[in-house]
Amino acid sequence: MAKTARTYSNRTLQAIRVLATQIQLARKQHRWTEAELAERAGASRSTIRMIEDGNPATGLGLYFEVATLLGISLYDADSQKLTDIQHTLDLKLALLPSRIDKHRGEVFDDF
Amino acid sequence: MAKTARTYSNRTLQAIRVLATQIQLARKQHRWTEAELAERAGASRSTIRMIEDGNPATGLGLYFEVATLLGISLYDADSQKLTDIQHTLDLKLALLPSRIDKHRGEVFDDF
DNA sequence: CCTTAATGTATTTTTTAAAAGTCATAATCA
DNA sequence: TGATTATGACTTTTAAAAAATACATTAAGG
Repeated sequence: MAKTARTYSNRTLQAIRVLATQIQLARKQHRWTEAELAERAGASRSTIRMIEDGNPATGLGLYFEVATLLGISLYDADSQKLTDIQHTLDLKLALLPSRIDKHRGEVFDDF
Repeated sequence: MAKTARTYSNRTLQAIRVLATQIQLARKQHRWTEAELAERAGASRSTIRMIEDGNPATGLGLYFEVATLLGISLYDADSQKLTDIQHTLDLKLALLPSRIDKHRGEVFDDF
């Protein structure tokens, strides 16, 4: 009996499918073949196919790289905005203790 | 001599880093340890570590699954909105030819 | 039509992700 | 300060991604 493969929540699968479809749509709008996109991305056509099929196990970097090549803006943000977002996240992170200690009091989910 | 590893654009690396940081921040806000998040995600701590380090080769599904567990909304959209987006994308896709033919005329990048 | 090539599907091989585990370090709290 | 344990860093193993390849199908254009 084969070990059951990893499962993903519907929410995750849905989000992946959106990204995959965005990519396929953008590729066709650019009038690039799968092989052409593969070459530009430095990947194989097999991989492009996995991506457009929405394979969850395919690397995040490959998805993002392909999306970027096609001009799809991740986070609906340009590079400058992303820098700002990163900065804000880093600041918030710096305000939190470097470790989580389970001993300490209750969870304070104020967000 | 080791074959040079895959490279990623700065734009891609930047976007990955943002997601990775969002995840680490959210984990700490939830007061979950790496091990705890790993267990909830059905993954190993090694993998959680790769994710929070922003490893580009780690699977998209793992990133999204962990993000979802932590309440991070992908695409700044709830499930209903994602369904709408998917529908719109499918419609646009249906309007395009099922194949790209390089013979045909110029690219018409009207987007 | 007829030809061409883009895509769907599948298989095999190679590379590498992910798991599993160990150990040192040091942050946190009693 | 002392005990606890979360985290950082590494190694080894194993499961699977990604590449490479082949072939059938069929959309698209001449």
